[in-house]
Amino acid sequence: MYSLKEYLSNRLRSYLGKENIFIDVSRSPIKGFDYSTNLLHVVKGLNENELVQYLREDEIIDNVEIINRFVNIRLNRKIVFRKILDNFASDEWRGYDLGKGKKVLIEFVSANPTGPLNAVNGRSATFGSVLSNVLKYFNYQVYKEYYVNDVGEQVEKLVDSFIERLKQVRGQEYQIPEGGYHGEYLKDLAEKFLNSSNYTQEREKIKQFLISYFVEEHKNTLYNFGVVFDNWFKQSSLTSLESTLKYLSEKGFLYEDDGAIYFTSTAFGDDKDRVVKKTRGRVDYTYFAYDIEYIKNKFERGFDQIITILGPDHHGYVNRLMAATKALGYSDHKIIILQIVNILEKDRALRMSKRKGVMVLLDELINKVKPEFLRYFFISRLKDSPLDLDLELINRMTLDNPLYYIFYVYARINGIIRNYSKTLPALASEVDSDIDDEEFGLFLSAQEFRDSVLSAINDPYYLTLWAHNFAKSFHRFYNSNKVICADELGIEKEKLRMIIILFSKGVLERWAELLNIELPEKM
RNA sequence: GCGCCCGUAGCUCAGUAGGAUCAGAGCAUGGGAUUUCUAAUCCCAGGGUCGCAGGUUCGAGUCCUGCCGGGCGCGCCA
Repeated sequence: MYSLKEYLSNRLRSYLGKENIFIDVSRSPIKGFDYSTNLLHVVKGLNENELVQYLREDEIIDNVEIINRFVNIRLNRKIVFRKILDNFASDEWRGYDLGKGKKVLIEFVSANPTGPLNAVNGRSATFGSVLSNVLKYFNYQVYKEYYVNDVGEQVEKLVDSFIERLKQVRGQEYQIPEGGYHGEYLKDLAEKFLNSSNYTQEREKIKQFLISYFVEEHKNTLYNFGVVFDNWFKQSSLTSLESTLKYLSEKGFLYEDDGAIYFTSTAFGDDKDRVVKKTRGRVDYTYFAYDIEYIKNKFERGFDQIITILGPDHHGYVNRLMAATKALGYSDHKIIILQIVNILEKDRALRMSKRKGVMVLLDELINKVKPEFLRYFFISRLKDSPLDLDLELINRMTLDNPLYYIFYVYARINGIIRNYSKTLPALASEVDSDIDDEEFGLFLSAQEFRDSVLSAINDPYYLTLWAHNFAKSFHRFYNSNKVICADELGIEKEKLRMIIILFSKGVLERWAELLNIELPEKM
C-alpha cells in the first residue's frame, strides 16, 4: 500500500476496469468519514448500490455512504493503522517502483561561467536537486548535470572585458566594450590575475583561466548552498557537432539561406526556423547548434529520459529544444520552466543583469541566511509563480521562518521521547486501544507525506505544503493531548500515541532527507 | 504585434485533471489559552462581488473567448 489515497483510487480504478482514468480521492468534509471521491460525478451510469457493496467488502473500509453523490468512506482505523505501520516499519515505503531503474539525466542551473552565481540561480538549484531526490525515491537512476557554456560569443565578450580590466589595473586607458561585462568583480579578479604566477597576455590562456575560475566558484557556491552535481559538462567537449548536423542535413532538416544554415524547427512546431551555422561573429556555430548536439550526446550516453530546467527568460527556447529532440529521433525530453525570482529592496524591484553588474549574489545570501532556509524558501512557491525575495525580509528570516514551525515539531517529538521513561514501542507492535478522531487525524496527516512525494514529481513545492499542513496537525494535537498519559488514560493509550509520534518522526526524517535539511532535536 | 506566466483578504500566496465547508493559509491587527511531554505553540475575531465581461456545464476561482493590468521572452547572445 503506497498511501491510502493511492490505494483507494486504485481500488476504484479496478472496479471500473480502467487503468488510466484519474479518480480524485480526498479527505471527506463529512464528520465520521475519512476520504471521499467524486467518482459518481465523473463516471455516469454507475450502479450505486453495487459500488457501495464493492467498497464495503474491503477489509480496510468500515462504512461507505453516498452523500450529495459523493462517495464517503470511513476507514477501519485499526486495520489501516496496522497496514501503514507495517509497511513503514519494513521499509516498503522505499519500494514504490515508478522509475523501474530508468536512467534520467537532469540538467539545471547551467549558468554561464561569466560571473558569480546570483540569487536567482538558487531557485533552479533547489528545484533541480529536490526533484532529483524525489525521482530517486521512486527508483529512477538520476544523474545531475551542470552544462558549462565555455564556447561562444558570451565567453569572448567576457575575455574582452577582462582584458580591458587588466589594462585598467595596470593604469592604462581602458574601455569596457559594448555588450561586455561591467561588473566590478572582473576588476578585482584582474588585479589578482596580474599579481599571480598565472599571469599572461595570451588570449586563449586568459580564457581558460577565466572559465576554470568561474566554474570553480560556481561549484563552491553550490556546495555551500547544499547542492552537488554528478557532472559538470563542458560545451567545448562536444566534438561531433559537424556529424550531427550532417545527419540532420541528410534527413532534410537543414537548409542554407543567405550563407547561414538553418534548422527547420517550424516543421516541429516552433514559430521560426533557427540558425545553426552563422556567417558572422567569432564562433562558427550558434549556441543552439551545440544544444542539438548536447541533446544527442545525452541520449547517446544511455539515458532514457532527459529533463532540462530553464529560467523564465528561456521559455521561448522550449519549442526549438523539443524540435531538435524530435528531429534527432528522441522524445522523452521534459523541459521545465521556472518563473522569475524578483529581488526586492525597499519595495523596489532590483533588475539583475550580469553584464551590467547589477546582482545579488547567492554567496551573499548564504552569508546572511542559513542555506536550508533559503532552499526551503525557494521551493515554497509553485514553479509557475514568480517568487519575491525581499532583502529586508531575508534578514528577519532567521527569526521568522516557516521552517521553524516544522523544526519545532521535530524538537517537540524528541522532547517527548526524552521524557518517556519506558522502552520505546516498536512500530509493528500490537496496540489494544481505540483510535480517536484526533489521533487518527494526525496519523492520516503524517501518512499523506507519501501523496506529497508523488505530487512533488510535478513540483517539489508540494513537499513544503505537506510539511506545513502536517506541522499544523501536529501542533494542534500536541496542544490538546498528552502523549505520555499512562497515569491518566492507561498504558495502551500511551503506547498508541507513542507509536503515532514515532511514525511522525520517521516520516519527517524522510521528508528532511528529500529536502536535504537537518532537523534539530532541540530548539 | 506575437508567445509564455501571473492577476484570490491590508501584505505574501494556496486552491495539483470543474464538484459537496472552495471562498482558504501564513503574516499583520485585536482578544484569549501555560501548576500539564519546549508558548518558536494553540484557540477565537475582523476582513475578499476570486482583474472585468460574456460563454460551456446540473455545477466555474478552476475550462473557452474577448478585454484590462503586471512580468518575461521574441538575435547569425546565451
